[in-house]
Amino acid sequence: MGEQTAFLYYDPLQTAKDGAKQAVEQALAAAVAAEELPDAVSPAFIVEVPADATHGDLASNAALVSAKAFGMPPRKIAEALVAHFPCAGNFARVEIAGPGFLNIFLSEDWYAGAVQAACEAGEHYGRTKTGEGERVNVEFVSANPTGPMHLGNARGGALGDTLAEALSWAGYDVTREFYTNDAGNQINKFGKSLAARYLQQVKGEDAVPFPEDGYQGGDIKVRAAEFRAKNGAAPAALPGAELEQALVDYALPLNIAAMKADLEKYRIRYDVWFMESALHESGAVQRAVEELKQRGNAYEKEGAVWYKSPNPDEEKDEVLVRANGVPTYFAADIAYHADKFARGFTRLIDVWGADHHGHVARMKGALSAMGLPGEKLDIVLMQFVKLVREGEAVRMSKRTGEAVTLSDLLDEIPVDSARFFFNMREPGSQIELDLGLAVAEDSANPVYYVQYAHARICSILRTLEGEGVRLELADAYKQLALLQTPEERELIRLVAAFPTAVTSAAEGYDPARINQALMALASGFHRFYTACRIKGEAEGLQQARLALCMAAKTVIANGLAMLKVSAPEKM
RNA sequence: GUGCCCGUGGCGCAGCUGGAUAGCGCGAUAGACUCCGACUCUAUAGGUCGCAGGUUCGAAUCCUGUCGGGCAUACCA
Repeated sequence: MGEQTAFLYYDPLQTAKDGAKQAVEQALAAAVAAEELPDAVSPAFIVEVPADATHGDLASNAALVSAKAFGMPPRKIAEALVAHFPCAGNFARVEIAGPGFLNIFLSEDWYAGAVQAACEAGEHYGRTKTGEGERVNVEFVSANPTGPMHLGNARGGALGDTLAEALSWAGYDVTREFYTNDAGNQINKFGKSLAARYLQQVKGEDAVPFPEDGYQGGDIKVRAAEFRAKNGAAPAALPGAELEQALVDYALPLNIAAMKADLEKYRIRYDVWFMESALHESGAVQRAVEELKQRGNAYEKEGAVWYKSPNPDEEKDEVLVRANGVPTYFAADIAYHADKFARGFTRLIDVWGADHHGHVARMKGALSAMGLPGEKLDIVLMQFVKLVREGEAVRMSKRTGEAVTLSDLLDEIPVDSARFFFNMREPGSQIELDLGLAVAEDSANPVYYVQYAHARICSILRTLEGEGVRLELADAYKQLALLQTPEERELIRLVAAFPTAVTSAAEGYDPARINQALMALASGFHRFYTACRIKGEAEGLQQARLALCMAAKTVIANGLAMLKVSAPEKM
């Protein structure tokens, strides 16, 4: 379709805002030229969508902010601006309101264009070229492979995956990455824990002490038992280190495979599974430490190598290599992020739990100390999840009595609900996940509310088609000016705002804005549906309204696709 | 102690770079299907935006202080 390319990447709201800004600037220049306004520098003004639709589609504070610079009352300035405002194309008219706001009303052409754009771009509506040319690496979850994934990983997964999706829609070249901590201290601990459980199973519970800082989880016992079933009691005779290694070699691939399977069920697929061990084996960690030493940002003390930040605000130094010669997580992480830059990414995004916030400035600083662009690393900090059932906090899994895991959660609530709920709030706010609500099949459950709107639209299209009424887009586009009721106008505005919501979610690292846009759109659709009939209306209006339905359906389907939540045609 | 995040009607939350009578959902109350899916919609009640100063034509939004909650402050990751 030739038309489609014209509307691909079209963002109606952003286009109108940019145009309005230019128009105000033109009006300003024209008014100065006509000597109606003084030739003074006016401060930056904004164009925004007013909260109240009676205040126009867009509003500008240009007259208000330049009152002082011009030495004139705001309303006087506004009058001059309105007189010179170029009302053409997307702009129907401008009014002065309140203390001196310019209220801009968009034209019927703009409204029609928004509906047409959604219908024409179809499954691509919402895509923009905002991030063109940038290669972004989004690293998220990166759970320790020493055990099952927990609730925080569940939120991080939904958040990171949707953020990656939003960035991709906004035109960024996105790579999803999982950093597997298959080396270092916690793997040693993993080996010791496995060995202790194995020996306990071979020699008896009391014969072998369990390490104080070992992993207590039942999954460790399970792996140890599997190993015993496979290899018998013979390995118990091995020297400690060898036994631990054998157990790690056995259990780690299984744990990683289990994580992949869980994530797959959660609809997450990574482009890259990066192994920490590769950094140690290739000598990258050591090279990073050497680099920091050479640049004077690392020194030796008491047998350990310490990082010293070039930034005087950071007073505390950090260990890079322990006195026992083993590098810390910090050292490996520096090497890891350096590796990402070396792979050609122009921006790095890490999704971390809020408990890591102390690490943020250090990490960025350390990259800069390596001569790398630390400011190109952005960390999205995510607050904790509180699980609630019938008003009571849930801490433990019913089945295992241990911390609730991702797979426990997915046993209890649908993936659709989990992915939607975890993206309902911005990453920085703590969320409460109500298990009862997440499975509820009514409007209290936002997932259902949005999905229902989609199913309802599909139903209308189906029903009318059954009666011989089909949406003929080419004809419908000619009738779009008939959409004049407040409900129709409001719904079109919501459709038009979708691409901006996507870019804003991407650039603000806040996928919740997609959910909010969807909930608003669903609500707008239901109001439209209550106020406006389609069946039985005159053909022109019927076609126009069907096109609007199609536009709304497109937005819901695309938004849910970004969240990887299903958009049912019937429910 | 220090650092970061948060504090908006009974509950859960929006409020994007400060803007025009502070919004939404749940819950409560009262309504709306002989009519395209009532898994919906409409109306009403409910808030001195933690508190106190300050900046501004204008502050939930910015600054300072203060109170309350969370998190962090390891040769853990």
